[in-house]
Amino acid sequence: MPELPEVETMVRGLRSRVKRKTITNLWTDEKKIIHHPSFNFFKKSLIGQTIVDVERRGKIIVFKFKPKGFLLVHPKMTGHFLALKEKPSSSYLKKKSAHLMLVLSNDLYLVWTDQRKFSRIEYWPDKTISEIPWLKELGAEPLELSFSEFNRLMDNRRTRVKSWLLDQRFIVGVGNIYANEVLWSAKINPEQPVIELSKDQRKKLLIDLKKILKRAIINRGTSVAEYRDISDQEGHYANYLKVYGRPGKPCPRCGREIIRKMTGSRSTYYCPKCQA
DNA sequence: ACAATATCCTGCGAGC
DNA sequence: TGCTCGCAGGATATTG
Repeated sequence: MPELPEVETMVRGLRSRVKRKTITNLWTDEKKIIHHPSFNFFKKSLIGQTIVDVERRGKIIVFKFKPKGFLLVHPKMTGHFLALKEKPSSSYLKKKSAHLMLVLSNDLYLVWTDQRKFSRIEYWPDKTISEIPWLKELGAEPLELSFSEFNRLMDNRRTRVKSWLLDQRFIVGVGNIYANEVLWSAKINPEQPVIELSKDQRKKLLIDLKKILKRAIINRGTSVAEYRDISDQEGHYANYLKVYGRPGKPCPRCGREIIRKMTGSRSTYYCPKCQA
């Protein structure tokens, strides 16, 4: 599941290869992942556009075009780009669950693969970045967040702290892996209501969140399922996971057995002793 | 305001 | 071995 560190890794890989390149052709076999505009208009209007940069907003990859326009790509569970120097065969595309391919002017084939087809792609040719509806819904970037702003976003929230961390309207980029890891690191129970967290707990939560996200970026993300970077390589942060995906194993801090429990439809992993 | 549930889709593991 | 079946999971919509 790509979260902030995985998407950041993808964006950094993409940037140097696609900057100042023009989309010369485009292929898809799955029109439904294109949420805006209609597929015919998407294809017609995107061909000929020149990319000036690639950025990340939360878990969304944002391609910026010259002189205007934005292509947004959200990987959801299993989406990722592969950058290929040669035209891939149709059997390769099928094997990789490719659903979109952008052909660039430097003969780079940018293939979007998505096993589960949950990913979402939008192209906004005329809007400024602040006018794009999807981006307007997003909360703060955790790596650029001050404690006072973080604290303000928690004001009067009665929801469980894990749900709050996952809710992209407050802070962006945190998914199930890093939510579990940061709560373990900060010794906070995932079901504790946000409103009940002390100032010290909140401070530690933000500090540990930044620390873990940065460390994960340095390690090029976590490959627990099928996440790969644009060169099809795994990230290494899975080696550092303390609780995520480790039910029944001892807590690295106190030795108590790690518990797995469902909150909503999501697995929550925590240490019942450290995170009482 | 918050919780729970269905939805999308596919691969995988459990059970037989 | 090989089949069916249930289910995870990010975000969203809907209902409670």
